[in-house]
Amino acid sequence: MEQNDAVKRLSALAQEARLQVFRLLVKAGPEGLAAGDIARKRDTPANTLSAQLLVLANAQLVRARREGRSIIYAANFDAMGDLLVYLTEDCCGGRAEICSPVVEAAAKALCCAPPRTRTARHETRHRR
Amino acid sequence: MEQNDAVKRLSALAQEARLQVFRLLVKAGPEGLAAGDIARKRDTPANTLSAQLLVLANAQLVRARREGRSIIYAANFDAMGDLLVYLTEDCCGGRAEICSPVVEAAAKALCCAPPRTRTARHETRHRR
DNA sequence: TCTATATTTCTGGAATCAATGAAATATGGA
DNA sequence: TCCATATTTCATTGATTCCAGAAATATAGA
Repeated sequence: MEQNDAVKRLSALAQEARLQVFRLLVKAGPEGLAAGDIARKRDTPANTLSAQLLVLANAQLVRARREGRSIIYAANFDAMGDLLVYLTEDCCGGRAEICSPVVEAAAKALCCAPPRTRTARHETRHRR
Repeated sequence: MEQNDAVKRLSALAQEARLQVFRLLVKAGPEGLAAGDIARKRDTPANTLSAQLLVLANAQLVRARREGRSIIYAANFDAMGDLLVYLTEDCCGGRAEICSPVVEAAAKALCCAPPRTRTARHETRHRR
């Protein structure tokens, strides 16, 4: 991921209204929400919301699809994941032990993950 | 973590120069770097850099300490972790399976323990 | 004390951004 | 076709942000 994209995504999220809209869409899941529903739910004029969604869409944090007269917006979880990777990758450059707060925080965030991935439970053999 | 803090941290990172400074400090680790060293390394006027560091410090993404004539700045990994949690927590609200891209991305970011053991075994889908 | 070094604060101007009224575009149905 | 609904685009306004010159502050050493 390029720095320009990261800045664009961070900028898109770095504003109260847009961050709320994005979180709303994250909660809504892949089915998304119609622009009009978001506008009503947030009590925001349609054109104001449209501009906010445009910023999020340009940053690829949300995707739009038309359904009849409505345009449905949905969070783009892939893009979100890319951003997280970008923000954390340097942290691990060479000295993972330094970043333990970040690692722990992320692990906490991931505690909801159902599946596989052996969670490095203890680090008795991580000489490298 | 409050939304205001999240917006403040996202805003602090949502600018090319500051993001670069922050990443520099992340790489530098807990010992940090003197403001002057950063200014030289980045070829930025001292006052401009000072303003950039102030924004990062107000967002609690970096911390300052004096050492002789120099002021040493270091990344605050705890604050970084809090931000990651904030950005991901809603994603998992109730339906973790939906967020698998985010979860996978974060897991990938966390696999920093072994440097270059092939970890990528998930299909890349192009959409950009 | 005086001087050099390190960094910050003050200031102003250019650039960018956010919100909204008004107008335009797109869709579906009678 | 005409109309209502849904959303975007245009244009304007006010607010915020970014940068850097100049001046101020803090520290160390002679």
